[in-house]
Amino acid sequence: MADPGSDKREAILNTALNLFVERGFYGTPTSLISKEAGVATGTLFFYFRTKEELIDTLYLRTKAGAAAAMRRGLEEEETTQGRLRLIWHNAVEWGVQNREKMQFMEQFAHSPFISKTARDEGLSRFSFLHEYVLQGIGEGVIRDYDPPLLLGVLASSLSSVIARVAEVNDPGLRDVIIEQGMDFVWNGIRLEGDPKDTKIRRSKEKR
Amino acid sequence: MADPGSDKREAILNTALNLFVERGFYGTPTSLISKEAGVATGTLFFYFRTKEELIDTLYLRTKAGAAAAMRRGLEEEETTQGRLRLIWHNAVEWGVQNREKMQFMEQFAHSPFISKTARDEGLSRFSFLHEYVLQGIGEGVIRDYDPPLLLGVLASSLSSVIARVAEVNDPGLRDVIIEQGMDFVWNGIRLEGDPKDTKIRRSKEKR
DNA sequence: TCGTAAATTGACTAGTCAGTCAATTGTTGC
DNA sequence: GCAACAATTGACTGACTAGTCAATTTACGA
Repeated sequence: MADPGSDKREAILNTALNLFVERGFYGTPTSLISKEAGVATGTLFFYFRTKEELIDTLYLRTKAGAAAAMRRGLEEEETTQGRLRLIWHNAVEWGVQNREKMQFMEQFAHSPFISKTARDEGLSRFSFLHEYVLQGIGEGVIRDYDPPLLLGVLASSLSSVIARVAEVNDPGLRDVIIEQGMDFVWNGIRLEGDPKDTKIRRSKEKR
Repeated sequence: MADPGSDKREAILNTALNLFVERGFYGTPTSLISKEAGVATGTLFFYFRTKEELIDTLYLRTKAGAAAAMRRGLEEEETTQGRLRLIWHNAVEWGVQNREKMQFMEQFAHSPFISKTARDEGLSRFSFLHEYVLQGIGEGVIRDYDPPLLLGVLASSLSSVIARVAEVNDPGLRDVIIEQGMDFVWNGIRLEGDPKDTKIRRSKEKR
């Protein structure tokens, strides 16, 4: 049984991630993946029946990793508001730390004719977010917008913020941008309360 | 001289747009494009030296069209705020009406190894937006965020809103979602003023 | 130490695709 | 009605690629 084990399988997945981000799915021949991973062509097809299965596997594990990262420390938060803010914070952190994986997911999400099954399964990992958004609406913490719209703008703002952060070198400016991104979405979705609310809460956050 | 003229050239571009959105750049062979467009293989390469040149051309003209649509009626708006709101409104309208072109641009933007030149030239069409954002910040109408961040979240929110609108059939709900999208970004970027500001202004808009 | 099965190899195949080019047709000015 | 050039055709090629498979190596339990 060598599903999770095997150095070679791991090497193939990691190499594939790098190459896909650099050159795209179609610009990356399986021969190149195996070569760079230091294995023979046949080995790749021993672990993954097709190239598509390799891509899907990579997508699913990456999404799962991202979802797990977003939930970090969630139990400790008491309020819905606190949880939403923590999720956002975790997401930005993860995205900044895993730029490649982020790019890969984006590329995948915007490619037509890439396994709808994998797409759906990947999305399902984020259903917990859906719950919190509904809860937030129910509690009157965030505006009563169409929930899929809310989830969509949150996700797209996230990747936008991460992309901008990646362009910036100065670490101080990076932090500023992360703050501004949080501000933007929070002001965009929160129902009311005085405008300073954001700033006060933020400075109380640990880390 | 057949640069803008020629039915065949036009047919190739239109067919290519459809096929690219349906099947992706690499999933669409030039042979299929010419076949569907009702021309011979050679004709495609008579008008476009390479497949990449075809893609770039399509991208540039699509971006140009989008930019033009966003500027519609801009001269008539007096205030920066009014202009920003009109641009957003135009953008949503165009995106909803041109879902395919929207998808195409998105696909293009997220593909690696697609001509950086075209990408940059496409972006330059939207420099006017940059101006208005700077002006808005200068006038204290919108928050003093990092301008590239602002442009990024605006663009990504836009495509998010349009994607969601496209999923919805009920025209009433569509309008609601468009309103909510506008609300979201406006609350996200506007500096202050009472929260009702948005609603009041919106109902005064014509159309 | 041996036998069996899993893991690994890489030369090979069958198919695909971007781009070519010599030949044909259409167009325009004279 | 013809010369010159532009537009159009489609069979063809050279390069490349996903996936195969028979042969070889490795791992390991008895």
